[in-house]
Amino acid sequence: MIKIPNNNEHKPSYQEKIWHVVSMIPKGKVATYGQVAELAGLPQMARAVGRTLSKLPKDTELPWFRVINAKGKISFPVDSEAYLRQKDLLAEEDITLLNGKVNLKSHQWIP
DNA sequence: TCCTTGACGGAGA
DNA sequence: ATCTCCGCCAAGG
Repeated sequence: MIKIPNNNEHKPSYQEKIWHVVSMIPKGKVATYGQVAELAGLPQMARAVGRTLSKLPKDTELPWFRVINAKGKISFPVDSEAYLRQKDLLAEEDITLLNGKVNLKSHQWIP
């Protein structure tokens, strides 16, 4: 039988792995891009996580806002709408910013 | 195919 | 704590 030069997926599977990991981050906790990449089995690909999240539909159910950078900061310009949106969504889970940073010590998700 | 761009991270200075 | 520089690598021009 003729083999279709591709799988039925039109998108790279790594995105699905990332979606899965992000969906597991519990409410009230956060994970870093690098952490998500590692848990997804994609070490050294933190940027792929950011790329994937940037393509999510506006009405996604994925808790993308629980993903922040390794410094505990939100990876958007502080004067952007996106920054405020993420900050508010986190605040709803009692994750507040101190000096622009989340206290990873107490809020980082440890699987 | 080559070059640039990132919702990144870590090591130095 | 802040700033640079460099490694990583998929996507899009």
